[in-house]
Amino acid sequence: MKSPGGKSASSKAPGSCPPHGVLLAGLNRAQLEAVTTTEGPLLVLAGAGTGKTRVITHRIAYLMDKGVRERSILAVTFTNKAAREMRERVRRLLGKDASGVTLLTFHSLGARILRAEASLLGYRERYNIYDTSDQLSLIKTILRDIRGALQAADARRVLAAISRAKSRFALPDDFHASASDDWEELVALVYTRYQEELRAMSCVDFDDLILLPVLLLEKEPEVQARYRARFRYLLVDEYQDTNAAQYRLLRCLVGPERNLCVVGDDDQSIYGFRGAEMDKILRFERDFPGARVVKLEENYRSTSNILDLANAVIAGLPARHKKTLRSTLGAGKLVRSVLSPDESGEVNFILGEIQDLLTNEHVQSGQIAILLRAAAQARPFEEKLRIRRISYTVVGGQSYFDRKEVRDVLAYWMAAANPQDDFSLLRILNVPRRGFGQKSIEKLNRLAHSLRVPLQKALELVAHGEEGKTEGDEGFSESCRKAARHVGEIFGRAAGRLERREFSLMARGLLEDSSYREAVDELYPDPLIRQSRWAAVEELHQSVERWEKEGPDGDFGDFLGALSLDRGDRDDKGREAKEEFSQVMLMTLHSAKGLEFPHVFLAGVEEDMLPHKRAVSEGDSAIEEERRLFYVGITRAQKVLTITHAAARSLYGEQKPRQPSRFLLEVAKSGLLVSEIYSPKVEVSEEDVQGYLEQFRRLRARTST
DNA sequence: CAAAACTGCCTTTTT
DNA sequence: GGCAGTTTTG
Repeated sequence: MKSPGGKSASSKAPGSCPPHGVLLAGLNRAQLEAVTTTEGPLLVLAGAGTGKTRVITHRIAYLMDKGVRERSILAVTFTNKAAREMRERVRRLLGKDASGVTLLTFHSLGARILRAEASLLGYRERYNIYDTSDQLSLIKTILRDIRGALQAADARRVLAAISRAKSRFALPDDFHASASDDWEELVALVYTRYQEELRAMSCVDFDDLILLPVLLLEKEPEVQARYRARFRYLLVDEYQDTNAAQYRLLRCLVGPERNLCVVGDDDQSIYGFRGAEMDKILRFERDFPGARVVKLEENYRSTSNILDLANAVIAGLPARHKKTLRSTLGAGKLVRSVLSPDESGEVNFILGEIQDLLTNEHVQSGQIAILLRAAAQARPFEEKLRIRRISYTVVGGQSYFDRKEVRDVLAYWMAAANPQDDFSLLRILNVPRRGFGQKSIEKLNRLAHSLRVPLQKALELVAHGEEGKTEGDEGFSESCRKAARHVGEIFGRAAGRLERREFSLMARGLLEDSSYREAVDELYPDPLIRQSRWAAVEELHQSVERWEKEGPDGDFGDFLGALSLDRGDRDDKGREAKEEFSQVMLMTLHSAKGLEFPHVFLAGVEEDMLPHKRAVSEGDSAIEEERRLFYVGITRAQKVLTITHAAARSLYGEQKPRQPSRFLLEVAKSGLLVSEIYSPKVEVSEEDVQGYLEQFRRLRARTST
């Protein structure tokens, strides 16, 4: 396909570097092809460490250099981190900001479309975004309502089912129609109610951010045409992670020119649990006939010993685009696998190694990462890192946004930003205690329902004794009216401040007026704990202030939306940048995707952990995903990779024997890694030693056949 | 109405 | 071994 601009790369083979010399210099042949094939559908299969980000950023720069207008370019990533990094790299490449390029995550894109077109969907443009724990409590409430009782586990399962339905694009009615048993009936019922409540409160969840824009674009051809006319060049990063709804959004946006470039690696598809369908990447050529395919296989990241192991781990996967990573670096050190007697042995071993790297090898702490299957595994490492005074950062894990105080404060803010958000208001209605009882809250709810007004409105009516007569319910107590007046005043003042765009004043004022701070202080008598609790809230305040200083054109809802869509945003930006180089990184395999470190420790590589127990119970395709996860972990390492596992580990408070991961045993035969045993210099009982040796013998026996 | 005891459930992974 | 949700008690 020839590019319309005409002047572009006479696609001569490698080494040729005509007009766009600076931009194209240093790209290998495959990368060059990926960058300069600007017209028509293009699939770039980018193995780990093959310069994927480089291709995307150069491609954006190349398009601009060719004269494509910035606003015609849309680049979509999965994480904000990736989006930020790309923007920065494009900036460095061009020597100027490409601020006209739309470069964001799928969810932010959806949020933006939704905001712009909300009225067409019957939503208000002011909507709150519910995160997983908001969703969960809403579902619990609904379950409680329809069943009387509930189990916590049920709510999670229901939420998972609803979310899966949404990402598969099954609407409540579809879901209901196809429900084939009691469980699905229940889910359908909850799903319907859930969606109704969200809409009534002008709230959306993460899935809606994709789903609703698609509904809109498919229903309104002229809106679709508008977007298609605007975005003429589309780029999608991590294409293997696209779910059905996101795919459909893409299809809405791709115009007749089909200038769609997707970049991904089926071997790194690790988000199936979230509805990602990696067959999309396998099927691309069928979806977009005539698509060009470029494979990037030259790896600039890892030594060949590491890559050989990585290749061996995924070689046996049934459905994949075949790729073999070739290292451009030397052989390097052999990968080690180290068995420790127990969990604390494993931690001690890794920290001992790290200490050695830091003091004897003069490695920077930021060059080292400990990768884990689950966020919970980080804890023992954290404790001992602290004891040894090694600075570290834990990436991922949503603990911050799960703190009670953070949730409370956000609920206050969400209720202020969107007066229809009854659910957020309900959360803090009696926090701190101000005289509402269970009963009066229920009455308020009933009143709001029967009058079909938001809870905030009902509260106002009760405050002034204007609620009128309702059947059955006797009136509201004086203490309840008083409390209602109080809450009414608080939010009334907040609304005024929002009106005047006094955002941070509103944010702080709301907590002052409500005496929330005093309540928190009272709850934590220990000053140290109190301080750390409040520090989390302070962080929130600071992000409001930071946002306000940037002179935003949006309203407070935009701030809250950005916060839900980008949880890393709350971090002090300076701190983040500085510390990344001076801290040992502790993170899950999922959050490590896309990153690289000279020294990597892959910990807890045991059956039931990697592959995870749940994946094992779910069957083959889940286990394949775990295998890819292992692959992702291995390919993070640049120079030295150490895989560790323990012979026993305490789980649920009990010491349990552990087996090495099947993936580890599989490659142990290959000679691609050396197996070692760590003998901690601590007292162990004879029994422990026996058990330990037994484990070792078994490992040996199984690996040597 | 709130604190204290008590139960049962866990534990993937993230926008 | 820890949390969250529930029941019991003061």
